[in-house]
Amino acid sequence: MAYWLMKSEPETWSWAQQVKKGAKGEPWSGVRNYQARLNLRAMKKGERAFFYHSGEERAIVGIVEVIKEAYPDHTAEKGDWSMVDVIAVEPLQKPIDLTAIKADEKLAQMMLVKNSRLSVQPVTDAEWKLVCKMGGLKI
DNA sequence: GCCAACGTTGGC
DNA sequence: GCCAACGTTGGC
Repeated sequence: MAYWLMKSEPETWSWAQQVKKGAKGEPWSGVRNYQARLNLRAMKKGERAFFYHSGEERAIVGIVEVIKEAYPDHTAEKGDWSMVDVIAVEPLQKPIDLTAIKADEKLAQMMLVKNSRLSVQPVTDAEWKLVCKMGGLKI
């Protein structure tokens, strides 16, 4: 069971909008980067990802779950791109911002810090657990 | 608003 | 196939 992190500018697609979609979920479209595409295609139904707000906020705000595995991104005008569908699972009781992540030596190794431009990235089990704990969630 | 990091493009 | 130039992203 792998864990992931997906980034979005709140102005483009926010956690609040994701929550509003409820059980229907929403396609995670618009990824135009090969490494991110590789990660999208590796995602399995039922796997979970942190929802990260980039830009002004810079914080992990919630958890989403994959309900549909990679399929063609119809918003792509050309090229072979993929997207998955995700649903909001729950918010972090306390959002974990980038400053807090960088301040923790165990989290400072996260892809989020190492390669901040990658929009879909893997998260290790240890990182997942720690962020959940810091965010006030069980497991 | 600036700048660093990264990815892509295009000339050679 | 290499590398410079350019564009984009995202943190500060």
